[in-house]
Amino acid sequence: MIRIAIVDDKLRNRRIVAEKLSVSNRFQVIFEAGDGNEFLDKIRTLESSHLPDIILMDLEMPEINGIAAIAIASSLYPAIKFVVLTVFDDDDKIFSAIKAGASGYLLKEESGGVIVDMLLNLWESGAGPISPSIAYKILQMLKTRETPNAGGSEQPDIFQLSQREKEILELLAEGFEYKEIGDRLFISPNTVKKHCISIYQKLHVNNRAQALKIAYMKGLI
Amino acid sequence: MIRIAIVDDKLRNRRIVAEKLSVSNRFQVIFEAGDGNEFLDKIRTLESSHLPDIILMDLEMPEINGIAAIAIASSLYPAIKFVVLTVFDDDDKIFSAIKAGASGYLLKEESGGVIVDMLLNLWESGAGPISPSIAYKILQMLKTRETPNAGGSEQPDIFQLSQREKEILELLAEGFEYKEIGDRLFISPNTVKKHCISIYQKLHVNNRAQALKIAYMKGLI
DNA sequence: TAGTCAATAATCCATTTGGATAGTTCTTTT
DNA sequence: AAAAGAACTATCCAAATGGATTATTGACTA
Repeated sequence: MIRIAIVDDKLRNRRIVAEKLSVSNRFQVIFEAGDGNEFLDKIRTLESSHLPDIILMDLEMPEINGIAAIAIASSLYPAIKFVVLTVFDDDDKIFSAIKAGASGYLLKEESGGVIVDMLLNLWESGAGPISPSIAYKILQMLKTRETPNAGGSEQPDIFQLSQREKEILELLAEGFEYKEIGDRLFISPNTVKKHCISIYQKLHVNNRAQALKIAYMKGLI
Repeated sequence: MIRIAIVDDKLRNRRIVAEKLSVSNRFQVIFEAGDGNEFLDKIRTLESSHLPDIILMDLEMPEINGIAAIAIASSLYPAIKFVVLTVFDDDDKIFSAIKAGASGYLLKEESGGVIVDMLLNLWESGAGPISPSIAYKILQMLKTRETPNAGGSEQPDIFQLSQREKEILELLAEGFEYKEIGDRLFISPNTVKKHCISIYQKLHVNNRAQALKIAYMKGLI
């Protein structure tokens, strides 16, 4: 089963979306939310093993709009796929949503069959679903942009961090605390703490934020 | 009738494409070519009233490849729509083709029905046809490009952080603690803490590391 | 003029963190 | 076999953090 969450301020819209999904029995709507705040609150209370796989997100909502919600949640939950499902197709929103971390952008006018097919495809092959007219707009945007700059070469490992330490540094960057990291790695939080202190020593810093700064700046994560 | 030209170095491929188009009776293949040179020669001999409406262009061809042919012909005949029809989906080719002036990019694996639908749609609404997997790659490309805020236009502040909060977020990212930040800004560490908590609420996180993660990922700092 | 909001400040309290120190176990290297 | 290094665990303690709450000021707005 593919776990879905639906975020839309209109109950009626959520019903319609759920109805369209019911064309297939592969989907299970595990929760719904009426705006970005409610969504972020609800997802924060979920254990990581109960997180949804795909979020269907409307953009026009009170309080926090869908783009901000995607920006926040896609950082916190990188494994979740965010798919915009809206009636709007203005360039700004498309671009903002993609930059915010959306994997796909579907128009509500799409039929249930198309939506189901595209979501299944997203789940199985990782290809983000995009409505044709949206694809065309994206193409137009790309056409007007300049060619990309070739990336520079990185040389990690100058800090002599052990494998375990790198692992823990990544989890620190995720925002986990000692206990949570210990749970994930099946070790004591005391051990996690020991590793952290070793990391700080090797990076020549004395707190987490400084270590994360170096980690981000030097591309360790 | 929509006038079509097919450019592909394999006769067999041209036959297959023509076959797929015959699903609809709206299309008329007015000429074919086996490489870019031949195509450019043939189209040059046509009177402007007999020009094709849409060119279906393979990319891998001898002499002059499809991208070069599109680049030249799209300049000479701006009214003609150029659609890439190929088996390749590498990022470089997609990007080059779009820059060269292609209106669409279809994979040969698409069914005749899909191709016909998309070409009709191109003709009627101007929306360029793009295979879903290509659309996804384009989206990925767009995602990794820099935001087009060359000089004046700042992107909207989706997190609604106040000026002071942004200032403090930057200092947090430097690795400073409440007291140090307070000293720098000439305010009480209590106030700094209050700002931090407000920041966490707006970002929907509950500790510093998570806030920094979003800040780094979303380019707030 | 009343209301809202940003910024300031403080207090209480529980939790988390950083630092130091002291071990054990296991593997790899010498 | 001894040495070195990693990963692991633990305890003590002081400092820093986060959360909730309350309150004052000044600026902008309805």
